[in-house]
Amino acid sequence: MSDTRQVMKIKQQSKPTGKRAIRETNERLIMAAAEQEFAQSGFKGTTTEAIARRAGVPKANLHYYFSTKEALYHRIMEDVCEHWLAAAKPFDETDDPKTALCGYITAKMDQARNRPFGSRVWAMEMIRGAPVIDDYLHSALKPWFIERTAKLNGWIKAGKMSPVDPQTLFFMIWATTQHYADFDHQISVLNDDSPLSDEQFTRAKDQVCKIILNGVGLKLLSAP
Amino acid sequence: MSDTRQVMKIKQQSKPTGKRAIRETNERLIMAAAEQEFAQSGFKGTTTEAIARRAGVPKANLHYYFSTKEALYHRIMEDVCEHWLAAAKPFDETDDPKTALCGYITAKMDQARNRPFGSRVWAMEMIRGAPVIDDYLHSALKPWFIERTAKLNGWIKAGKMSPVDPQTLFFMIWATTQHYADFDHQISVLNDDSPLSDEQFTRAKDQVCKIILNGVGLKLLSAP
DNA sequence: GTCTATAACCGGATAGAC
DNA sequence: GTCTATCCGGTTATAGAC
Repeated sequence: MSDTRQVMKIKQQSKPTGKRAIRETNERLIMAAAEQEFAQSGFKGTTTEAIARRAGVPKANLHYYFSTKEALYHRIMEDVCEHWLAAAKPFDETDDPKTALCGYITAKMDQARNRPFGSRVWAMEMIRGAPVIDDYLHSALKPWFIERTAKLNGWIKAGKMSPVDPQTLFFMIWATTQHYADFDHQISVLNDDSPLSDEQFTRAKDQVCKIILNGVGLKLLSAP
Repeated sequence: MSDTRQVMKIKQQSKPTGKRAIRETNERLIMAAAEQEFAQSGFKGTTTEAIARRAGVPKANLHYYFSTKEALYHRIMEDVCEHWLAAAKPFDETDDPKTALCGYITAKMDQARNRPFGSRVWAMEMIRGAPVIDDYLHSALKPWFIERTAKLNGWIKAGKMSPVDPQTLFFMIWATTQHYADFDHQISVLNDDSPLSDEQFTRAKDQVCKIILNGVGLKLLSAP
């Protein structure tokens, strides 16, 4: 099952020798298992026993590496957040709005495809009102957001794109890209009960880029 | 607190007389409270005691009206779903894609604003893989979706709008509109720690309509 | 229909042997 | 660092008086 692939991948890596290495390996093992469980059942709904079972360790070992369930959850949220912001690179490496936006959308879509559990945990944390990573929102996301929206405003003033609200644009991009991770099941049902194929997903990426770029006045020339 | 407004509203309505009326009133009372609790804590994370407390009834009474927690949750999901599809009306009452799309987006945005808890419960149910309302997805949402995407394809063939993928377009609209309910806290943080004002929300609606309509080749003439 | 008390169960965390 | 057995607090659901 795809559920256990991540755990198996970590387990198959070279046996650690020092205690330091053992700790690191087991922590990653447990975190990968926990990310899936939290994504599936939420914070409260996830049992440490289920996480331990998926990770293939006794429950007591989980508590040896992570003092509490919340501490484990917190570590995962941090990790997801870092990953989240790292996807912004394509947006920063050019001064052409078309390249920037399309690259950012593509990166976010790929992330939703490749790490859907992280996206879902994030979504549920936001829905709850971010009780655990609220600090991070202020210290990391907010400055990032101010910078990026400022960049968009600069492009708008320079006449490089239509005068749209950068905040709204970002919300649309976030919502749409993450939708492919968070609402994967709904999408599958509406796709004749089968997950999007790689071809379908590639097409979806193109379509999202096209609609967004056209939406902000940047004509895209690729085929329909 | 806004948390209790819905409950108070129901309580203040005329005192029911017959047993039938008592049941209906109390069920609505409990369901309103439960919708908030489920949205805040997820299915497993919500305790029947918390629901009862918010509804202002003893826990045993909750179990008198709803045999199990899952039965109550199921009823709420059904109710949310009905509400959900009802928002589609504006989309069906015209043959002009511009009017239809803008009306639908506006209705969905208003729904996100006015019933955010329902949107969040729905989101978490989808994230979990829809264990409870999967049947409904097949019996109600899927046919609806096929009809509506067919209508869009008709407009495209008639040259009324750009040849975009209707599926992707719907996902973008759903994701974006529901984002304003589900990620309300994140949006607040990025809005100087205050929820969007009515003016800001109205502007957001305009912007979303503008970007989507331009995105599918329907020029919008309203002011930026 | 309403409500107090409680049965039956489950989950997070730990003790303590290996 | 690993693991079994266990404690304790909390949760669903019901019994049974009013």
